Amino acid sequence: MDKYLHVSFSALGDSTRLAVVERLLQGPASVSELAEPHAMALPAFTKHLGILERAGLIRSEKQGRVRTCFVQTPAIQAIDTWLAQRRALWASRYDNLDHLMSRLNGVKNDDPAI
Amino acid sequence: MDKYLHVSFSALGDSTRLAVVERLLQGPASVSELAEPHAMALPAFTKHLGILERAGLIRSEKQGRVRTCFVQTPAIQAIDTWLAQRRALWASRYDNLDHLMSRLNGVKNDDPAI
DNA sequence: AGATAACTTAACCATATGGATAAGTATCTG
DNA sequence: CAGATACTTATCCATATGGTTAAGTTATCT
Repeated sequence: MDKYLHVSFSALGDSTRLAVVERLLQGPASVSELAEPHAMALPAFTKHLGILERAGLIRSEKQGRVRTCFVQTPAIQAIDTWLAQRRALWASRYDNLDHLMSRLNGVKNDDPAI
Repeated sequence: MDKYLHVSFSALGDSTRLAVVERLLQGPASVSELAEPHAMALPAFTKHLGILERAGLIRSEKQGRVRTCFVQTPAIQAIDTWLAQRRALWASRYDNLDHLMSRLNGVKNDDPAI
């Protein structure tokens, strides 16, 4: 599970798909409801849904002619867990501050930014 | 910042790059140190570093002939914040459980939505 | 039954991605 | 100064990605 996290990240690495997941966090929706805000033809859009579904981020069920999609929270929770397990590390890594401080100290200050 | 989150996700959507970030969470490292565990030629590897750097997930500095890389925690924190802001939503979305229960109950229960 | 709605499938296309080699550029080390 | 180190830059290549249009396939509505 934790081993294929990059698949989840990859699925979220597209603005359309990220928006779909955000929308589904509000509740289930049909394919056309989900597609409506996105300026692209349906076949392109359903490909995105396929990628999200194969990544385990969403699930869908067809009833009659309408397919309803649901967010799959375990996959999102897996990302959250990954971050939580590393939070102690990135919370203590202030390499950036080191860098910033050396600049503020006037050392080879080529970028006055900030 | 929050608007380009998919760029961060995309950068982490590759096993090599995800591993690099995990490695850098332990502390800074040179390009060749980072490349060593990955079975690919250097040019391919440095492309990955470029993607991580453009996504703002890492930073690097060259001193002499060795380039040292650092994880950029703000980008990771942005992902964490995004999840935190939506945690209430995905923590309460038990569409999956609904689904499971309707099957166990043998009921054609399509959406009892809370 | 015929029309419409809600997808699906198929075929195609341009560009991006992830890799490889080969050769080049600084920067140490002896 | 002559290597050796540590990348860089430049090409190149196969496949994946994100999009298109056209033509199905099933439901549902009138």
